[in-house]
Amino acid sequence: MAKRILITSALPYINGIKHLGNLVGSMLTADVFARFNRARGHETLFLCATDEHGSTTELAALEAGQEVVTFCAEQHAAQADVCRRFGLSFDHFGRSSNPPNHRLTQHFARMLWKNGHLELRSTKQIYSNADQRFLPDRYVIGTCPHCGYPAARGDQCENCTRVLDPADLIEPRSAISGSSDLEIRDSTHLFLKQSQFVPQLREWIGSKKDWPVLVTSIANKWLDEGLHDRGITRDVAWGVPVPDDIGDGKLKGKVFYVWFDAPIEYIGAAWEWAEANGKGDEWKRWWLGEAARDVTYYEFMGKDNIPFHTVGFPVTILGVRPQEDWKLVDYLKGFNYINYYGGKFSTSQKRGVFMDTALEILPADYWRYYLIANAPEGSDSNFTWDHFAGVVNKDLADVLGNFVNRITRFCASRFDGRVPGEGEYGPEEHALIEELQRRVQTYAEHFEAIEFRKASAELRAIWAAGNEYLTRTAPWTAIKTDRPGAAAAVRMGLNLVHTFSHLAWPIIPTAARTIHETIQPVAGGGDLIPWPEAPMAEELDQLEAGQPIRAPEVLFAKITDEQIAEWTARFCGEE
RNA sequence: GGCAGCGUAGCUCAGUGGUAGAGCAGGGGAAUCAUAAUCCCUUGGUCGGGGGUUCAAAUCCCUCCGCUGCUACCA
Repeated sequence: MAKRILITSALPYINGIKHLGNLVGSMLTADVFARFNRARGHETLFLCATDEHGSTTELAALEAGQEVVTFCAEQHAAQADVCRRFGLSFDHFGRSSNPPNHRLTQHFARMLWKNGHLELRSTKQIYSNADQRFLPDRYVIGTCPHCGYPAARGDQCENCTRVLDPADLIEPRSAISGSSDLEIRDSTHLFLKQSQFVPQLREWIGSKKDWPVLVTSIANKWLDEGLHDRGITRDVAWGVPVPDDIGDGKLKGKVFYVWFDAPIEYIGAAWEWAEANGKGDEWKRWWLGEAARDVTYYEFMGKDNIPFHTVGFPVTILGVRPQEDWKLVDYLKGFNYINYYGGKFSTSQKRGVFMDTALEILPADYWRYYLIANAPEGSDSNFTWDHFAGVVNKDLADVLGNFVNRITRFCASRFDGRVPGEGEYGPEEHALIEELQRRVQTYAEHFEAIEFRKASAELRAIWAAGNEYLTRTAPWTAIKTDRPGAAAAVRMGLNLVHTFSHLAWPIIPTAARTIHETIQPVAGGGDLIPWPEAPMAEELDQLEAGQPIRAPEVLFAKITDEQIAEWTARFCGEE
């Protein structure tokens, strides 16, 4: 029965191309899950967008010597391009700075204001006269009052790790201009009264028995420590403006905090999708009220994002009830981090591998397979070039690629490159069919449970079962004495190739298509290779006798020791 | 400092009360269709240390050690 599946990936921040850790923790895993659901025939809406607002963007644009609007437009285009080349199949890749998010963010704020969940509070903010702007805490630097470290940031001292208040710093100065002409000014802000929602949130989180421990433990930690009310406006220029009818007109010139508007862009992206595709109000069907009741909503993100999705965004949604009933997340998949040789991937230090440079080196499917098979689900995982090359060479080149190659070439040389029709399936074939029936079921169950490592391991086992079968039946030997027997084995082998393509498509879509085309063209345009839903006895006996096949070029070239050495040197980082 | 997660074979990781597992790497063998690719067998671990509960603990409890992350105005 077709289901309706809404999937959002955590929004990549606009500031630069993302690294492999960002990719696997949100966009890629969400993509594989989206493809799996589409392949099974479920109505799927997969959304992502760039998260563009905030002081970090303003300062990055400043550094790049660009207007913020230009900077964001260029960065968005660059990210959209690299995502497309990675095969990320967003139904829409939006922008948090686009009009739908402005409208929605202001709408949610008005509703929260009307429902009494927002209040005005006066706060002390650091203002830099030289920069003519308020400074976020981390952009005030000075000497740490605890350890004397001279370059401590206003939020936390990197040296002694203590949490600081910028007012505590000795000789504070602006991180932007270096100016020490700073003053403390009063500034009025809107606060979201999150503390009122603790019982509701606790009950909601408590009901999610199937969420990863990582997710519920982080959520419960925040609830146990007592939720602080959170300021949802900022004294910056680049963001969604606070409308005049909120806060008694005392918030002129202020914008909403990026973490308030960014999750709302999940809804905004659906609106953008509808506008871009002439679908009118259809986006509401996915998000709002009774029409969205049968939608199951999945979120994917790295662990740093979990508090905002288990507390912040849910409060926004709960706070506009009962008037409006927007979708709360049904399943939240959180990921740990990938480390690079024991250290963190770092955008600022250019340490590690980034999406654009990854594609300069190897096709997307190499990365997709490796990252999915080693997704940091249980704990942080560690990327090394040796490990990467080992997995790619063994699993993709040797087990899968070589399987396709050996059977198609044998068919080409001994059966005229056509699916042989002679011979009948016997005990070996029936045993294989039974095994695959079981394994494919398990593989699907791992996907449904959103367990990527386990799914990948099962897929690999399915490929290996093909190799084991060929070894047992040995058509290259059988052909000398039992041509029909050899023919049946080859026919089975080709059916396996075809089925492998369908099974692998969610993870390695491009290679899956190439593999499929060794047997026959992909039906219906080729944007989707559906799940093999029929019993394996049918799936593995569906190729027409006499149908021509074509042995492929090398599907997956092996990574050489020289390449490993070169890449290790090239990507060692700047330390 | 507080909190959380993790610690299982050389490596990457499954395994939450009932005789320690997988893949890779290592060793032996088979096969020769294939990208020297495959298949079979196999070496290898007092499950971070210690203590406790239990007929039985990798699994539950306590404690210590180590690693990682979070700690709310960077996102």
